Amino acid sequence: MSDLLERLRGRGWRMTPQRRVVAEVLAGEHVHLTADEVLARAAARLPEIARATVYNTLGELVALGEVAEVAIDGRAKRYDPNAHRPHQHLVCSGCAAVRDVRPDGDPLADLPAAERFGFTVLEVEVTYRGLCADCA
Amino acid sequence: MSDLLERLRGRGWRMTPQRRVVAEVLAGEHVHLTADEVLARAAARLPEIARATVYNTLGELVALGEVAEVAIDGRAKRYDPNAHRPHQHLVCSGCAAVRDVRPDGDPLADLPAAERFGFTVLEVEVTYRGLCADCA
DNA sequence: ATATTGACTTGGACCAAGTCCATTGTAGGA
DNA sequence: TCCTACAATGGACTTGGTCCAAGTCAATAT
Repeated sequence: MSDLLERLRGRGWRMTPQRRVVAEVLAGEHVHLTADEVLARAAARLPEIARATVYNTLGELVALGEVAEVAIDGRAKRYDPNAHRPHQHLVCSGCAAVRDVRPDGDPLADLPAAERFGFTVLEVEVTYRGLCADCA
Repeated sequence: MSDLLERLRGRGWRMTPQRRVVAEVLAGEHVHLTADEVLARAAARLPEIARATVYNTLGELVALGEVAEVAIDGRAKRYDPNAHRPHQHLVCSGCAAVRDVRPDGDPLADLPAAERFGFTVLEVEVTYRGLCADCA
């Protein structure tokens, strides 16, 4: 779980208690916390951490490519530490649970030239929606 | 363009000047306005229209299935009158232009059973990102 | 070990998007 | 034309997020 910490240190990222707890909170698979959830969990370990620090740190982790920002609903953005592997998301419309998934094939290839309107298409973001086993 | 109005009338939707201008503003292809943009354009025709009315009306159009709500970025939701035909979106990272596109195949079919985690998958939302001809 | 300093953190004000609600207005049927 | 249920209003409120001036501290150089 602390390979994220390792990588950050290796990249010369200045380590502070605040940054460390934010990175620790984000460790793991299928983690998709909102900024406020990150703040709440970080504050449980380090009560004086400021909200702005959480936003700053998340923003840097995103800029470094270590964490992905995902806009699953129109509400708060979520932060996904599983950024090193390309993947998509499966979301439960009932309870908002999120799973990382890897569809077959390359979704980018499914967009024919005639539908590209002269764009240079660089990436694709797929969100599957449905009901999880508990909500069905 | 006013087939939207027709359909709404046909479904017994109570027509008012406010609802009519909102529906008119949304008419057309490749239209993806934010609520505030809808408000601004509606207000150009009907200056006393209230913000809450625009939100209410958009919410009803979405509930009726006549307009789709799309969360293209983490910012304001956009409203897409092209809801009768399933389609996906192609977004320019430079200027935020949005085009409706129809990829080959069914993206839903690309998610193997092993990656469904017991979910009943009902729909899929795909956002292609890149640079348009002008921004490239 | 200590001084230095530029980067990091803080907290509070501010902003944008959206919701809520009590009041007022009106579309459309009798 | 009158009623009344439904719609619109506007202003307060909430949520999610950004900004900034001031204070603090991690890392480096001495």
